Amino acid sequence: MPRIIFHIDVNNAFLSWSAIDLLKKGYPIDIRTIPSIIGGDETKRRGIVLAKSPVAKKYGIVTAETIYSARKKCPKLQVFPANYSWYRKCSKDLMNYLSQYTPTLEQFSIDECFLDFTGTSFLYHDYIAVAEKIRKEVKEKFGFTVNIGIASNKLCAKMASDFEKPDKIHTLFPNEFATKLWPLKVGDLFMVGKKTEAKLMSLGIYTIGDLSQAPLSLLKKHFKNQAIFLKEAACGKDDSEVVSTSEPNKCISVSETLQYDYQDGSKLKKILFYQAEEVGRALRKKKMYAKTIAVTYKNHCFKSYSHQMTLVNPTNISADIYQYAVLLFDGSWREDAIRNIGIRLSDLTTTVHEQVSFFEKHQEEKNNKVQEAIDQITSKYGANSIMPASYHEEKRRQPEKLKESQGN
DNA sequence: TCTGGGGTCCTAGGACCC
DNA sequence: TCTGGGGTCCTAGGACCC
Repeated sequence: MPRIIFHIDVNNAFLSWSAIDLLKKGYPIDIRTIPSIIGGDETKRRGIVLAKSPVAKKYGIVTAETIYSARKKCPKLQVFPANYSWYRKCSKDLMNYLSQYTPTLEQFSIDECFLDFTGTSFLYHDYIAVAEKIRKEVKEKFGFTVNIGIASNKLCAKMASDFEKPDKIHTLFPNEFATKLWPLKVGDLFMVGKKTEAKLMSLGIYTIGDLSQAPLSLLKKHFKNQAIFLKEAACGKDDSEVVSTSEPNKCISVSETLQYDYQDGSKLKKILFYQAEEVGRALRKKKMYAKTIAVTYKNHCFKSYSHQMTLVNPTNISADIYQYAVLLFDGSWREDAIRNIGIRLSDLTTTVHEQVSFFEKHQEEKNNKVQEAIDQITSKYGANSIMPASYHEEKRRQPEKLKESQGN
């Protein structure tokens, strides 16, 4: 049975959402109509472009480039801060609205989702008309625009929503591949990033059409298992389902770019302390336990490295996570100046079998350990250094962090 | 005042076992 | 006067996504 999948993508999500928020608060200009971007905080060394207005795009400004470089391209550029809690609200409202149309909605990121209309033909005879209705209603109801891609699988729907923007509906069915898909640059294909694009081009593969025609044996030689995905994607093939139930996390992580490069182990451990608290809390909220814990670094040269360990007993206790993090840190820090440090928990499980009872039995002991860790820190760095209260104070001064993936 | 943060998935290579 | 090979688990690093 042929499937009908929509991919809905908010145009310039962060910028559009901020524009609406600013207008609501009486800001005199719609920032969507001027050269503007949503940018990270440059004073905190997070100065990259998170979203750009269509006018800024005309100056050649791209997502994720430095604000410094964006300003060079357009000196009049106006930079606005991100407002993540507002973005989360906008996202939630949109998803709630869209779920009226079909229960099969898969949120793909903060500003994107897939809808599966397969089997609803008795309700919706003309999918284009449905898409048109959604496009208009979103604009009227919420004040921002979306692109809608319609196809018989997720991959093609996603590719289609990326065609001409903003406020557009596109289809990408097999009879349209030759005109709409195959002429595109191979780098435009989903999951083909810079590295893969460069490798493909070195093989004389420049367009998605070239890739669809390339011999699988050649691709396998250079891309191993990725070859089959590449070839099928270029041929517009994708059998993956739209899944409305969100899968449990496979990993939870936290990381922070520091105000300046730290080369002081005690300062780095202090960061790890509150990161362990944060990531432990997130884990407990999901009622999960982590079997693998890693400390990740990015140093002053932008070189990334990490060190991880597998635990015999999975844990979600912050004090335990901190102690393992310190063990890992002591065994891996290269005494280089660190720009960014973080903790990553993976191999997450909900069931801990006998370990659950172990923790229940030893809850008191665990609590003592938390206290011990705090004591250890405070004895080392001073009484006021890291008490929970001062930790919360510190957190309040930090910008709110976004939990979901970000849109562009 | 140049380069975020949170994810998923894959691969190569080492240790270890039989 | 020699060091195979399959399987599993683990670690480190990297590509890609929004």
